[in-house]
Amino acid sequence: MTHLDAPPGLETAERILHEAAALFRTKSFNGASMQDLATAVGITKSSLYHHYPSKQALLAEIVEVTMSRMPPLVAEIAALDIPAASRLHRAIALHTAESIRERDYLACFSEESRYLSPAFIGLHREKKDRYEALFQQLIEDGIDSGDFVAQDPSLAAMAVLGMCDGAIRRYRPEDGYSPDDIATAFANAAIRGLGVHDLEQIDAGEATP
Amino acid sequence: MTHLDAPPGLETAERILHEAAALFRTKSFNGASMQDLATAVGITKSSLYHHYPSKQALLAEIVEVTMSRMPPLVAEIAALDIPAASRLHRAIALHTAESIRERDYLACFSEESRYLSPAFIGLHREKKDRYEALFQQLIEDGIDSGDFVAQDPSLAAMAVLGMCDGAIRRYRPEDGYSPDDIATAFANAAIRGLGVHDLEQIDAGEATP
DNA sequence: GTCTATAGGCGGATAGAC
DNA sequence: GTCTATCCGCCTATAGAC
Repeated sequence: MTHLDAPPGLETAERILHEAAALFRTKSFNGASMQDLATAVGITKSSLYHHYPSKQALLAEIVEVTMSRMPPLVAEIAALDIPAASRLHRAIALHTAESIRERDYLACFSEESRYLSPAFIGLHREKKDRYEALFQQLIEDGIDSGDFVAQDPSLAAMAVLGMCDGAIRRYRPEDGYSPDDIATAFANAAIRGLGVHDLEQIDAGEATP
Repeated sequence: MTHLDAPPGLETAERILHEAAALFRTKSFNGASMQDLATAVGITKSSLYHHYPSKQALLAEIVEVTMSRMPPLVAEIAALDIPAASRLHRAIALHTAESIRERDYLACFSEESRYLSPAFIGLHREKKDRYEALFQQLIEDGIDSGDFVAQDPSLAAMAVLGMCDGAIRRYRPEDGYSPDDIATAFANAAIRGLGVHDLEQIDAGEATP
């Protein structure tokens, strides 16, 4: 990219990554071809390989970027000195809002990462499990503290995380809900679902960090 | 009279359909090849075409079978003369349990149906929307009757149905939960999430029909 | 850093023998 | 109803010119 051009946006490598994430979400990893990607970016198929060595590498990079971004955000919330129910509310709202706003990347993280090559998939599974364990731990904390009713934390986490994944697939901008609208509704539903009667006692902070 | 469960030694066409559903769930429609399917069934790729004219036709048939099966079951529950909260509890438990037990077919219905050819996808979307509207209607009924707290029924349905979809992807038999375990936990969580404090007042019937 | 050209393989699907 | 053999197109990826 030449210095004389006014910054028309992102560098080519990043534009490629963005378009790849979008295509992988909409057509799935196996349904999106390198030709599709080249067309979306506006270069030839061959030129893609100057920036990334393979289609697999693109997916790995998208997943890696997301994996580096989300856990610290949720871990920070989990470490707050407020009740478990409030921490979980914030964590779910953040995760949901981000899932919608950055749905191209989060879709690759949550749905397309299963197509990572065998060399990478084991490590990714571990990281993803650790990320999701943050939510389960908050649920366990809330049960222990009496914020939530006694229940199986593993099934509760499964319900909550599945609900959040659904936001990516079901979100349609034209429906008129903002990411924060959905994030708040989902966090409220989850906290109530865990057994909190009165949402007034929840310190929800800001849905958007 | 289609059998969703694998019958011991039945007709080739049905074994093909069953294996196709399994492959489409595990490798996704675009990731599973006709060669994969032929190998799984134990015949050659060519022989598949004696039973089904195309890969698309296989997906369409799987989706159609499921679409013919589920809505009547949920509609029957929706028509019961019990409170909306009880009807929704039963509907969610049924849908979740069935999603897990027949996850190959339900995964094709909920996740892979997006790869239906343009000729079929419009009609399918309509049917799927009608099916999901059954759940949203139950939520609206419950809000109107005062069973549930006031809230956006569209977002609530989105949360509930996303949670149920998640059961398919997240279920692992080796974790030791039965489909009914998960179905009951999810139905309880959903009903509480909608604002019912006391699950004792729910007439949950049997999770398995 | 982008292009043209092409390799090499696998995809879905078909023809026709038995 | 299953087989062998084959078509053809698209796939990922590479070579090498500019």
